[in-house]
Parts: sequence; structure tokens; C-alpha cells
Amino acid sequence: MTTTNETQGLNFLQELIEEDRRAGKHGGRVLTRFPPEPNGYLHIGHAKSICLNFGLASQYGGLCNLRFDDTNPVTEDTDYVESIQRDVKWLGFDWDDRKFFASDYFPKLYHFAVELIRQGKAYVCSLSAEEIRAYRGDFTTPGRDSPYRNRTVEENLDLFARMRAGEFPDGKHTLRAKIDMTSPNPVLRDPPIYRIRHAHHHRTGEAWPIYPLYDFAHCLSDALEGITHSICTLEFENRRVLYDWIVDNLIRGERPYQYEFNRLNLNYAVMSKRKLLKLVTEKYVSGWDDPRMMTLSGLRRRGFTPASIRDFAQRAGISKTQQLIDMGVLELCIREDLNETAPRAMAVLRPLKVVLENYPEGQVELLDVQNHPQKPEMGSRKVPFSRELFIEADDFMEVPAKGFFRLAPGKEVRLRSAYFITCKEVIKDASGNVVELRCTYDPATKGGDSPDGRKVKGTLHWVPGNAPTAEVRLYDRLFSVESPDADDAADFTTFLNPNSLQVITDARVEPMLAEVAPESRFQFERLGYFFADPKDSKPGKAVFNRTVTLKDSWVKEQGKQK
RNA sequence: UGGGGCGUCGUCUAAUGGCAGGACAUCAGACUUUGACUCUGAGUAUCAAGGUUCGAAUCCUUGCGCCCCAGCCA
Repeated sequence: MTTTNETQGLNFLQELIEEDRRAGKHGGRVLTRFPPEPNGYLHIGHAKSICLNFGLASQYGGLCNLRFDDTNPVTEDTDYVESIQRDVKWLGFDWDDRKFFASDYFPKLYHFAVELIRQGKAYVCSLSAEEIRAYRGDFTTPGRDSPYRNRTVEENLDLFARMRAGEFPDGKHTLRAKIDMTSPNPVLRDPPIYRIRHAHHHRTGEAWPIYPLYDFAHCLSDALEGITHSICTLEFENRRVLYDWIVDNLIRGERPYQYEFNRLNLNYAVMSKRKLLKLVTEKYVSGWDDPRMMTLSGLRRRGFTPASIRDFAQRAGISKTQQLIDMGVLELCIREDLNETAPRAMAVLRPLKVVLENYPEGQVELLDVQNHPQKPEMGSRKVPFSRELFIEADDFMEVPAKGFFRLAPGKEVRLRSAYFITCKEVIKDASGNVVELRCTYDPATKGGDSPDGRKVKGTLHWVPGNAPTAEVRLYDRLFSVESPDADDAADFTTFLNPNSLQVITDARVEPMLAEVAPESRFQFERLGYFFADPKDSKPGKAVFNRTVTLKDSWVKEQGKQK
């Protein structure tokens, strides 16, 4: 899955693991983990981490655990646990029976904490949250010791036991690691490792009134599972010394090590869970699986394939520099996949009626149309052709622009796999809108080839005049600026793209498309790749989501002419 | 401001003291029954200044810029 491109070197983590294996570290073993907190849905950035952790493991003959980092009961929920598993599986990865929860380790973590107290390296602090903050100092001024720092081991043991017993209200005490209040790294200024929280936990219920904090729980969970390489993102870099301090004090022998790589950012999108949550709860989008969301469930509903996302993660790459990937890369990945696999079909988004004046009234021909121009093995289908049809309104210009080689008065074009037609007359309504084209067809060009060898520049897609309708949802990037969250002053929602969703309820589609099963993928020729919506599409009432457009050098050309 | 990290084409990523390469994007062209796909070609980069060296993106020094850290979130 993570195949190393031959022209590329190894990334720094692959190098590091290879060095470790050469040196016989961990006995040559590789065990990684993907550690989501179940407080939101997975997004494309998580996909990079999943591909990395599972990919590295499989590349080096190891395994990757799925571990829910569920140490904060107030934000976490089983719905999230389920969505995360669904998404990881969908992406194509398997944790077998290695599904773990940090909450499974609560008893062991509690004993580790007691052990730390016994070593004189942790104490119960009775400062309030505000006081702790005040005592911590800031970047330039060192912190001051808590007045509770020198409680005896016995007193700490007693207090911690009573915290665990639920004797104290939230916030009354914390258990803190006793490290160094003057450290230049604020992470080491006696960080709290347990807090009192009388809350319902999605798995342990009311069993625990105290919960470990990330820094304490994560490294020890890694150690308990025998993780060798604990890979996280760059913002955890300053915490590595604390990771090491805890592990060094509590784990003997084989131990995990933390390494950091760059988080993936995409332009014209937001990636933080907090912001995605806000989009959902404040209804800027229809839900976590809104096809405009860069969540895995959103991308899935948009029509992205797991392979395209894996390819994307591979192309993004791993390093330690800030990464802002161009949306074009994601689009390339899905186009490349779907170009190979998606059968072609014809749909007209903005129908313009065409009447073929010389085509016999009442006649219907079933024309044979290829399902894929480069893949005859994908077969063909029949599309009914008759006197009345629809073409795309955009494919006609009464006064053709320079370089426009579609239909215009007096001009001849090809209808895909059908006939050459020539526009004879333009019919308008009272307000001057073009409502119908009167054309003639050349019976000798059946199938789209002219026996006399005359060429035609444009080929248009079409549907029969009695074509069924379908709903089509056109999606565009959710934000109109490259970095919606770069501006601290303005809320990111002010940069939402007002045109990110356009719903067409009366598109006309070739008959076969109206009966398609949900989750079918097609290329609508000349328009883009479309996906029958998993929730809303039904045979007889089709709803298509546009996954991505085709590249369009005509709109680009028009842009240049302006 | 103290600490931690990072600076290579517009973007992402290689080159591990020895020809700055690849991908995306861009531009030009070929092909085309999808203005798609495919193919061909082009331009574009080592943050800066010094130093070490036969030779520096790589090593050293100084400077500059960007990111992260002052939750009882992860």
C-alpha cells in the first residue's frame, strides 16, 4: 500500500526504522498505532496518519494497533468510536483483534500513578486551575513551586486514594508530576497528570471520578501495548521530553519512542476537529458527511475512492516542514482512479431542446454507445435517439466566441455516437431567451462518422427528448480563500464559499442512469465524475453528487480571453 | 520575549560532501467521436551573508523568516 517510488528516497521515518532494525533495536520488531480520540470524525489529515502508521508497519513486517485515546469523558462518544472504525476500514486497513482503548488501561494507569507518588515524583496539588496557571509563569518568567509540592508520600498516597474514591469535587485537587517549575519548557513545569472529573465515560460509565491526562496516558498506553515507534504530529514535539520522563521512571526494559512528522493541511479547507465540529453544529454544512467536508465520511459520500485517498497520502509525503497541499493534487488522484474505472454516461445539466426537422416523426433508434473509449472490454449500451433531444445549454452560442467550436447558427457538430447535426434556426421566448434549436441531421453520419470524410470540431453529449430527470448536486470548494484559518482576526466561517453547493433538480439523464443503484460511479461525459448518493438516490429517483469536474481547457481559454 | 522545530521550483518531495531530480500546477504543441484521456516539449528552486573544502542544498558561524508551546484538551 505504501509503496516507495523508485525515484524517491526513503522518508525520514523509514530511514529511522531501517536504522533501528539494523541496530537490532526492539529486536527488529515494528509495532505502530493509530490513536484517535473519539471526539469527532476522521478527516483527510487522519488518512495520512493512518496510511503512515499502517503502511510503515506492513512495509517492515510489523503491525499497527487501533487505539482510542479516550481519556476525556466530556467530549467523547461511542458514535465517534463507530464512525472512526468505519472510516479506517473503508480506507482499507485492518487492525484485526488489536482494537484498544486507553480507558481499558485505567486500572494500570492508576497503579503507575501510585508508583510515581511512591518514588516521590508526583504529588497531589490543591491549587485551583487559575492558581496553577499563575504559578506556572510564562515564556520568559520561570514558574514557582506549588505550596503543596512537598507533601509527604503518605499524604499524597492518601489524598490520591481519596480522589479515586470520589471524595472530592471537580477541580479540588490534581495529581502533578514533580519535575521542574523553572524549566524553559513549560511542559515540564510540574504538569498535571490526573484530574478529578465526575462525568459519564462512554465505556467505563461512572466507575472513575478521576481521569489521566494525555501526557501520562499516551506514553504508558504505548508501553503497555509494546509499541515500538509512536508516531505523532509536529505539535507534540515539545512534549517528547515529558513522554521520555514518564516512560523512564515507570517502564523498565523494552520501551516505545516518540517521533514527529508534519501534519497535512489542504488549501481552501479547514482541518481542525474544532472547526469541523463548528461547521456541523452550526449547520453551515448538512453533517459530518456533507460532501464538501474533508472528512473521510464526506469524501466517501462525495464519491472519492479509498484508493484515491491512499494515493493522495502517498503523494503528499512525509517530512518535518509545514505542509499546505494544493487541492489540485487531491483532484488529480480521484480523476486518475475514476478515469480508469468509471463507465461513461450522458447527462445534461441545463437542457436546451433540439428538434431535428428532417428526422422522421415517431421514429426511435437505439444507438450503441461505448462505455469507455479506451476500454472496449467495458462494453456498450443502447441509448434511444429520436426527433427531439436535449443538449447542454452551454454548448450553444448564438454569437460564438472566438475559439468556440460547439453549436451555433449554421454550424455543424457531432452528437456523441449519433449523428452530425446542423443548426438551422434559433427559437426564443418573449424575453429573448433561446428556448429551442431547429436543426437538421445527416443520416449518412450514423454512429458519428462521416462517409465523405468531412470533419467537425465539436462533439456534444445529449439525451433523448423524453429523458428522465434526476437531481444533480454540484460541489465546489467549501472556502473561497486558500487559508481560511490563517486570519486570527476574522472567523473562518466568513470565508465560506457561497457557491460551494448548487442543486439542479431537473437535469436530464439517459434512461439507464435513472435506475442506477446508490453508490454507482459514472463519468458524465464532458462534465465530470458523479456518484449516486448513498442516502438520497434510489432507482427511479436518482440523485448524483459531482465528485470532481473533468479538466476543462475551454473555461481556461475563456478566462484568458477576458 | 524563554524553549522546541523547520527553511530546496508557485505547491509537495528527493539528492545523506560529487550533474539540484520527480510529482502537481503553469505554458506551448501533437492526438482526439469527451476542449477528457494520452503523448511531446518548455520555464521555474537550494532564506541571506561569511567560512571550511578540489568540490557545499548538505559541514561551521552569524543573521533573517515561518510554525509549535503559557488547557485540570488530545
